[in-house]
Amino acid sequence: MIDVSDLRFLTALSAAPSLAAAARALNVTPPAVSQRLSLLEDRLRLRLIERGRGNLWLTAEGAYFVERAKGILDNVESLKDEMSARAGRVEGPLHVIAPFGFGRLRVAPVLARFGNENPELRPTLSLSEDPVNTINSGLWDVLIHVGRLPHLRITQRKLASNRRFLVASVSYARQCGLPQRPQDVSVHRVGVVRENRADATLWPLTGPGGIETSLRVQPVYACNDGEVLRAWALDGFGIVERSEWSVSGDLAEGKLVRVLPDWSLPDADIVALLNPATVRSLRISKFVDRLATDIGNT
Amino acid sequence: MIDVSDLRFLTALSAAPSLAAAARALNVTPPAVSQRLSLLEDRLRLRLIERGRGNLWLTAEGAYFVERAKGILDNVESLKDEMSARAGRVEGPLHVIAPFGFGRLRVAPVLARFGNENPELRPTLSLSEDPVNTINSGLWDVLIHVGRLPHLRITQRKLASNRRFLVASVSYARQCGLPQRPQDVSVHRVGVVRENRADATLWPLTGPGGIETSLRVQPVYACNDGEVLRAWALDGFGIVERSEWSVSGDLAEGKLVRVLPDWSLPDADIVALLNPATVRSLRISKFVDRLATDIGNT
DNA sequence: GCTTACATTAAGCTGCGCCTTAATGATTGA
DNA sequence: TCAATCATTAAGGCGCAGCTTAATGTAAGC
Repeated sequence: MIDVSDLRFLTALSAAPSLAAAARALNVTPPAVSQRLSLLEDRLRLRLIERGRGNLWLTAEGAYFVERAKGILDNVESLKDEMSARAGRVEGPLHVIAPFGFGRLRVAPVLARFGNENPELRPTLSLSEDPVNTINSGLWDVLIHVGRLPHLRITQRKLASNRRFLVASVSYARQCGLPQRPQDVSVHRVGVVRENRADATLWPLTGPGGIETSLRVQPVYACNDGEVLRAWALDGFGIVERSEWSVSGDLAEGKLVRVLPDWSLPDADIVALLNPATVRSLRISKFVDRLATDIGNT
Repeated sequence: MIDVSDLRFLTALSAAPSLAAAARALNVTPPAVSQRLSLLEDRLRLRLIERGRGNLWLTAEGAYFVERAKGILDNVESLKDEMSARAGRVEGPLHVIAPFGFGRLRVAPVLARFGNENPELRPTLSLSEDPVNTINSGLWDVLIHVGRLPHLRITQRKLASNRRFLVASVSYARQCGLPQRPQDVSVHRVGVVRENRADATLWPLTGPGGIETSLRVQPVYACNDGEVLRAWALDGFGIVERSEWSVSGDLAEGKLVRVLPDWSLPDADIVALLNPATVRSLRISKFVDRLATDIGNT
């Protein structure tokens, strides 16, 4: 009597602000939605959605139905995934969320290669300012995070370790000199990545022999994109704090030099979070394996 | 992609000894089954059922699929039930299992009334020699049991208390006299219900002041149907052990009299077991309520 | 008062899911 | 060797779920 498509249908409706909007989302005409909803309500002999002036809202029964439907749909989806995993196939949608910079520069190439090797894969990469905040959206399989994490009840896997450096360009070093002690930084021009909450102007430094100190910097320039900051540093702007993954090439090529090389900032390791609802598919485990090898060796 | 009907289909197949048999069970022609199975296997790109000479068997993937399918189907069914329960409706299939005698004489009338009052109900009553043994078949909603139960992880509800009596007909009592002490029983003609395992020839008796004794009887007549035994007793055959529910009318009407009225056998209370998989529907809780009131007052 | 967006009813069309029949081949047991 | 049962392929048909278009009614914003 009840069908998977019914579950999908009402779940889609519950996410839409109006029947017309749902119709657009489902790529059908409004009467189709209206009729189908009526039919479903007739079959259940129960009102699921209260449609009033303007927007619509679920009845208590409708809300309960949607809640249960989501569970069942998860089950059905994961069954499908598990069957294809048992067949050893890498296929289906793979939705990856990653931070802007790291995602664009490091994740995207891996995902592209992985997708090419597995023609039946349908990869999606969502770059986000704050990936961790989108965890609860549910619409993702793998989420890449750089840095510390609050304690989450989610499977995570470390892809690579990642130190954070203070760097400056060679030209800047030549022109202005470099600080030898943390407190000397205050006379330099400093740039920071100003992101969401993390206090970017407080640098907890660990020095030789384990000495710890916190350095409050007064940044001259700031940007929420670390790559912009890196570019500024390369242009000789001043001292910036960047991740190892971002500047290791520049350091190796001698374009940038480390500032206070004996002092270290807390690590910001690169981890992959796995969505518990979809984790059983082969495409996901293989992709994470791939990330670990490819990113680990860059 | 995967549909509820697919789940049902393969579940049905897994229970059939051959595709042809499945076709008969599903009321379609063999090609329909063969095709549909092929299509499903194509869609999953996975072999689900190995068909060889004679019978067929599930592949590992097929077995897993069926296992998961059962879970999902349970979910879908119970969702349907819960929705109808929320609408306050009593409808749908109601499968009751009960012992032969009690089921025919006590449960059947209640179920008939309940069904008449709720026209949309589709009641089924399965009378079984040994209801408890059918618990794992899964195909039941309410299971009636009389007597002690091994410890089960199943919701149960006591419907009525039920003592067990030793009885004989008035004519027999007049003709042969009645024993005054347990050990006097041995000189009488005795009948027992010989069922599955319970040792029917050992009567644990509790007498005045809590004296306990076990009486080993040597039955002359035996039958696995308690009602036959009751009829024999009414015919003046001898002394038999019966449940209160069965003979209380005869006792009240003076057709039977209690033997050793000061001694009691362990109670055999009447309980309803509720199938955990289907327990959430309104039809079941209402029916059990009805059983409790109707059977409690007879 | 006009326009715009939304919901709903009615009526009709259509694709296709699922079935059927027909024919073939394989296997088994009498 | 024949009869019976089963599985499968091919070809064709049918029902109906689910869509469309068309028309009507309603509420809201300008």
